[in-house]
Amino acid sequence: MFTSSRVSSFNRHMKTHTSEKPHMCHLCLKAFRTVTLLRNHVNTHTGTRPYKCGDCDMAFVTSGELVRHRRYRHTHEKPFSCSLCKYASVEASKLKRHIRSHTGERPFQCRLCSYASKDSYKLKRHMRTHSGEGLLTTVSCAACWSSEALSVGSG
DNA sequence: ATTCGCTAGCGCCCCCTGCTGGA
DNA sequence: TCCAGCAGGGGGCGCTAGCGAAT
Repeated sequence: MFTSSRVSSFNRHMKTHTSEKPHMCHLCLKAFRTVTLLRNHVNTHTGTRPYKCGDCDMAFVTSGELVRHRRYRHTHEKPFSCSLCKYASVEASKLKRHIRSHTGERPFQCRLCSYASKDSYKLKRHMRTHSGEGLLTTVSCAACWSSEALSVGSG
């Protein structure tokens, strides 16, 4: 039937469906499922970065971060290719974001106006135009701003 | 049973560029 | 014409989670 390894993996997988997180960070009280996750997290507090790049002076908390860094900076390996154009990326998430430029998909909707973005940070940046944070402008979104709000937004 | 190594994924921030409207 | 504001596209890193393999 199942090998002991398979049973072990299954048992571990089942734990992912629970909220059990017995390993707590003593510095911020955040809890984690495994010791490894906790160790990595504590390293972010202490600044411990065991994975050092051999080609520059950068260092990272996890091996995955180092691999990704090396692809970006040194090997330029780009495993994720767009099937619609020549674009290729180090990360799957970047390809996903790129594909939205083909499909026109805009999942990040502004709750104050009709603007929608393909990228979460673009929406966050857009929101500054509503709050006036660091910006001074005529408000382009006449659909959702009253004249009173305009006077606030424009300083 | 536990740990290691790796991959996947989400999020954040920044830079560069092109467009647009007002001075 | 110049400049500032804004959005689009993309690069790079921080961090967490899941899983196969090794210990």
